[in-house]
Amino acid sequence: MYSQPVDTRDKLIESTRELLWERGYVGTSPKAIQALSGVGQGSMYHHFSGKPELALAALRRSAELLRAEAERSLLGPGTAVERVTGYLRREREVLRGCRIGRMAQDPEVIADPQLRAPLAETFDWLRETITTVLAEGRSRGEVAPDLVPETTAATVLAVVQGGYVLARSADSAEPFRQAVDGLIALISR
Amino acid sequence: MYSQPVDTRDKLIESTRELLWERGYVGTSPKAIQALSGVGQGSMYHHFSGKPELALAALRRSAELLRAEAERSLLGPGTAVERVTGYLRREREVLRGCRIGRMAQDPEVIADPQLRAPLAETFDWLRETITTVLAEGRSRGEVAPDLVPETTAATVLAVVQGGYVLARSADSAEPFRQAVDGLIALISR
DNA sequence: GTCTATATTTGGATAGAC
DNA sequence: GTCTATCCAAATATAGAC
Repeated sequence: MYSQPVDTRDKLIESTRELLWERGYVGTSPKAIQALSGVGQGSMYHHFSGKPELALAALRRSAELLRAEAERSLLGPGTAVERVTGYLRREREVLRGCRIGRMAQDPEVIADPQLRAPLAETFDWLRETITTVLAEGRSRGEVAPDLVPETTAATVLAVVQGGYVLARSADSAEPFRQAVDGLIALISR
Repeated sequence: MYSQPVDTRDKLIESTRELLWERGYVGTSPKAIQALSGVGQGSMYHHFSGKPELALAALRRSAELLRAEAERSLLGPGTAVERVTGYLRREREVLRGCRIGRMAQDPEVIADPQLRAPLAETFDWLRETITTVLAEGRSRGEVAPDLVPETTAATVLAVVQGGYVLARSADSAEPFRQAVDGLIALISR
């Protein structure tokens, strides 16, 4: 989930990604993006029309990287439960939260269909992917037959997103781990 | 979860509560609070030293009300699973999210121990309360014996908080309901 | 307690030179 | 493509009168 900026556009997008993650849309100013990226005012407005366009490019890239990262655990080797467990337990910067889920709190993002789209698409894709993993696992007998793949997939996603909220509130990664452990115990029986 | 403002301080706190819910800490300006409450500049700064103090009063009140609301389902009648299910399915303004959990995304709230305290305390109390409900239910045979009360309680909280994130991202309450349904199925067997 | 005036900084750009 | 100058509104107060 990291890429070294090579050109000016890239530097702007990477800096915007970091600031959106840390401070959200309303908390991210063009000036801060310029300062972090080292790109000047004129240059920034040459490459992007303004803050919304920058944010859109940043969110699209974050969504793409998040998806690639999730594929590594979900579409890798192992049984269904192992793959979902791997996804839940993969290394995360728990106290920083999710680059995508974070934006769901920003009213200006949620109100703008263009800006909201990467969020909706990312979670849709994740839910479908996890649903498929669980459904296949069930047909192979790796997963309890009474477990409903689609709703369980939504539960998995919610635990991750909610785990971040609990962790940040507690200023500790512990609640995230507890929530994940509780879920893994529930789906493993 | 509603109270009619009676005096000036109350009007300010209620308006701040609404704005913090809708726009977060960084997105809430003193001017907006004055406009919504109908209280003038001078009056506002007479009652509160500034935005942090207003936010603190608002968060404390929201935490108190949220706790009272949660007690209604968690400490009411019914088996352990019924009470947790009641908590999960109680009426919520899903697309508006949680007044408390919402603030976990605000770096200025998380960085300030005073402002973060209501969040940490609320989730600690909820986790402990749900843990107790599940532990008692287990000892009564209402809950599967292999279900760990503490981690499961964290999972319950995370599903609610994460459900809000998924719902707002999708601009639909459906993912919240799916996540909750998935969890209820998991703890009911 | 409340009002109006004033002040400083930041947000988010546009304009035009190089 | 990039730089510097300029602009106007909003954020977040403080001061002093009533």
